[in-house]
Amino acid sequence: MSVRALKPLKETQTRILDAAEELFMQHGFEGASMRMLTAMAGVNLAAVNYHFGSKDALIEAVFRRRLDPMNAERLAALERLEQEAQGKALAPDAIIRAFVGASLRMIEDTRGGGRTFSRLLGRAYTEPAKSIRQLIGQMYAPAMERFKAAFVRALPELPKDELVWRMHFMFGTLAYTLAATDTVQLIAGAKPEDRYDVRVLENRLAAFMSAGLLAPLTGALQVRIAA
Amino acid sequence: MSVRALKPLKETQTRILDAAEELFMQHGFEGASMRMLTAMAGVNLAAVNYHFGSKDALIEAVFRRRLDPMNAERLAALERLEQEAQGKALAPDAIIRAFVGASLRMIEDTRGGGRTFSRLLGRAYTEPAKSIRQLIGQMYAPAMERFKAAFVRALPELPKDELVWRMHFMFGTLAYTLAATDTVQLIAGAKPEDRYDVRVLENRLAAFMSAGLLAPLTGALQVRIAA
DNA sequence: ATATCATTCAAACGTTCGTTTGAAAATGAG
DNA sequence: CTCATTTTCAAACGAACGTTTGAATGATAT
Repeated sequence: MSVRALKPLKETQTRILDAAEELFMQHGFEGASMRMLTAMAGVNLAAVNYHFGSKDALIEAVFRRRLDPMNAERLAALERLEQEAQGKALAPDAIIRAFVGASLRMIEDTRGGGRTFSRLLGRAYTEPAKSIRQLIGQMYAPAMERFKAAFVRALPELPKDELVWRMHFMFGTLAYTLAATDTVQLIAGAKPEDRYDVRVLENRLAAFMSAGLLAPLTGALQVRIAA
Repeated sequence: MSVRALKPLKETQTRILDAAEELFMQHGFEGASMRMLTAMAGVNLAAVNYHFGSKDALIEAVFRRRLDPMNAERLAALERLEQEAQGKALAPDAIIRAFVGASLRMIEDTRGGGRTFSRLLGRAYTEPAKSIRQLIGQMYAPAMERFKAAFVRALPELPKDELVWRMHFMFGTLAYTLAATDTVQLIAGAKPEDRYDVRVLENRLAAFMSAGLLAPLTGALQVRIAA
């Protein structure tokens, strides 16, 4: 037992996943080579193909390791809310927090690599490679449907297609916030110290998203065909 | 003259830029090779290095061709608004529309490749390669500062750091909307026919962003250090 | 100790990458 | 027409890519 604790036995796969996470985030999936990756992990070049089969399979494993638990946590939070509400409608703000909370808690994990992964995840939504977008889409699909249903119940007066768009916008806001590493400085003026206080960030995000989700339906939104 | 019109003289560079735009969008900057690119453009493999110098220089040229005019259009729209207002404060909604309008008008240009470029642009914000993010940042910086100043004047009661964050969120919403090709279907239910009606899209976007920008400042947002 | 299985390793595989080269073709000016 | 300049072209460059191979090493159980 103690012998095992000293010598990393099946840790090789973990070391590879950690290095992959880091390098995929820094250089992208194509930009990070197997040689960089295995060097950082301190394993042989052939180890990735031995343990995962291929580079593509490794990419999938990197996402699956974090994304599956994250979406499970999301769904659990939503179900907890619904049980507490005893059949009554949920507040949109609470649903939003259930969704973004899981992402933000991952940002907080700077030691375990969660922060690295969340940045990688934010980028993956706009990945050029269709296979990766499909992969992400599949992993998100179940949670997405449940949250959509929750929003429909919370906002019965909001047209369905409008809701879909607003969810899309909310998702974009979150994805971009996750991906942003130094991009906030595009606008300049953000104090770096509060970027990692996730409690404040969750409040900011929830305030913005809630307001956007509940935005008044102006007449202009109905005008599909006009002069 | 007519001889020139028939035979593409300096059109070679344009053909390369068009092909690059398309392939960078489809496969990413690393994923699109010079051989793919020159084949699509119908030019010799060496043409890119002859006309642009290198692949990196080509990437810069692809962005500069569209982004510089787009940001100029943005600034012109903002200045027109300010002159019309005669010193009075602008409506936040109007500022937002001045900003997103330029992007959305580009989406409409399906023939000239503007739509392709806007998708590419949406992705570039989250590019792993630091050089590309820097490039985009530089090109946006002047417009960003002007719009920030306009928002400050329109919303003097909103704390500056809160404004920066909300601009960040708005930018994310827009970027993600531009990048989204098939991602809307992640949520499923969006009618494909109104995805390209930019007038409706601008209304949707402006409604969401305005509401988010003007979201009430709850007390929770001030709590930086709490139990 | 020996046989069995899982893992690691150095080396090489063939392919594709961005770039360079020097000659051929096209263009414009005197 | 002639000459100088610009542009195109086929071919090759060295480097880096993901993957495969077969032998060496490690651990486990009989």
